[in-house]
Amino acid sequence: MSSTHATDRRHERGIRTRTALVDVALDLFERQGFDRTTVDQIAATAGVSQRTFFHHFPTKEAVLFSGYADRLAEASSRFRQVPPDAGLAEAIERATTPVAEAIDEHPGLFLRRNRLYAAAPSLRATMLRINEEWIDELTLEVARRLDLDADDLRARLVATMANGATRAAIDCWVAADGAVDFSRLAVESFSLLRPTVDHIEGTTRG
Amino acid sequence: MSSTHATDRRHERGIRTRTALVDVALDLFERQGFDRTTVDQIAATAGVSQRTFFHHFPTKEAVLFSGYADRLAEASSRFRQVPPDAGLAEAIERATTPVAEAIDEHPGLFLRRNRLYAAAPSLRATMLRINEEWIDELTLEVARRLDLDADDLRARLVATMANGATRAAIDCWVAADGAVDFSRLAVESFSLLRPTVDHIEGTTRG
DNA sequence: CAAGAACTTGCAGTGACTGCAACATTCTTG
DNA sequence: CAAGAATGTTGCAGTCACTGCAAGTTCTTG
Repeated sequence: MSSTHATDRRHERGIRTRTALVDVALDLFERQGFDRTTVDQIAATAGVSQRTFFHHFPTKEAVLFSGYADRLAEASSRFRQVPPDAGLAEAIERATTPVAEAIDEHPGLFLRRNRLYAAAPSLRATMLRINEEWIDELTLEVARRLDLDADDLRARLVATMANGATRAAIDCWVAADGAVDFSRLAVESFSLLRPTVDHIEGTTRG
Repeated sequence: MSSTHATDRRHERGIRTRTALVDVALDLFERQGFDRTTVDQIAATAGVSQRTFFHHFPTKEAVLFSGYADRLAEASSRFRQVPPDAGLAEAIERATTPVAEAIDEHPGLFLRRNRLYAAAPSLRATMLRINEEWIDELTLEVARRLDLDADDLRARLVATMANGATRAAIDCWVAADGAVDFSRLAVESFSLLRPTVDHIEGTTRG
């Protein structure tokens, strides 16, 4: 075979380093706080050099967002796959299932990360920025689905609200220390959104 | 008199330095980009030392957000002042008038700043973080008004959507290079929000 | 075994940001 | 008016995030 074997030890080593950095960083951030933890310390604890850290992650924050953008990208992809005869509200709700699934699979990890996002301003800012990039993406998808211009206020509003509903649910879930069922919160959040989503859909097809 | 005269030259000097830094920074960021402009350069161009820059602004980004948080704080304050017999949707719309007024008064400045927010990821992240702090504030106000717990999903959802509607309008306004009437966009945005806001209000009083 | 791919590393440098101590100007008080 | 407090400004030394570059190590492939 030409490219990467499933058992390429070089590649495997990279993966191991990467996950070690993620684990160590999460642990150190929790114990000392994000600001009081240096990249040097993370790298040293993981047994690699500081330069290697920056080979795997562009910034100190990024180590806490591994897989984050991928999950959002999958949400956009699912939105596109919902059949056109389904309602807009349903398409939105189905699109965000990857997020709910990720939380249900690793609630502990999710809770730990989100506590850190809430604690460190720069982490919260990064989290919001990544979400906004996704809003931009989803705006295009919504516009396509409703046959609107890409800069139509309604398309952007729907995308903004879809993201806002998810984040509101997450915030409440984190505030409750993960003690409540996230899926239930998400369902409630989207059902509250529904009147406006349906209304917007009505202004485009009616 | 004891404290500051209206004509305190020391204070006045500080103000002048501060506004000079804001003006110079905006200009340099536009011409060279945010990343390719150093704090040293901003300070030197404004005729002060780098240390003085950091005396006035905690970060390089902050120089582009002078007055931003104040306007949001005023929005929270206005929300609180709307009489209780007014509907929730109306209270939200009235609360955000300071933002609309700020845009109407200095549309050029607002446009320039927002173009920069869109161009530099770290600026966009900071902008979003400041907005989120306001969402937290407004969540408390909404909860108080609807007689809900501070961590009730509905309160947070309303606050998130109020902010989202405003930002969606701003984004569209910036995308149109400020050529459209912002107030009209804002009104449309809030009117689209109304079904959900009314619905949420109904679940608490009905 | 030779060639090359992929992870790792050291080093030198830039730039944001901070704590500290000091200086200059201006306002206040005796 | 003079002593002193207040406030804006500054220089300096230092930490830390982050980058470009060139070289080293380990593993895979022809």
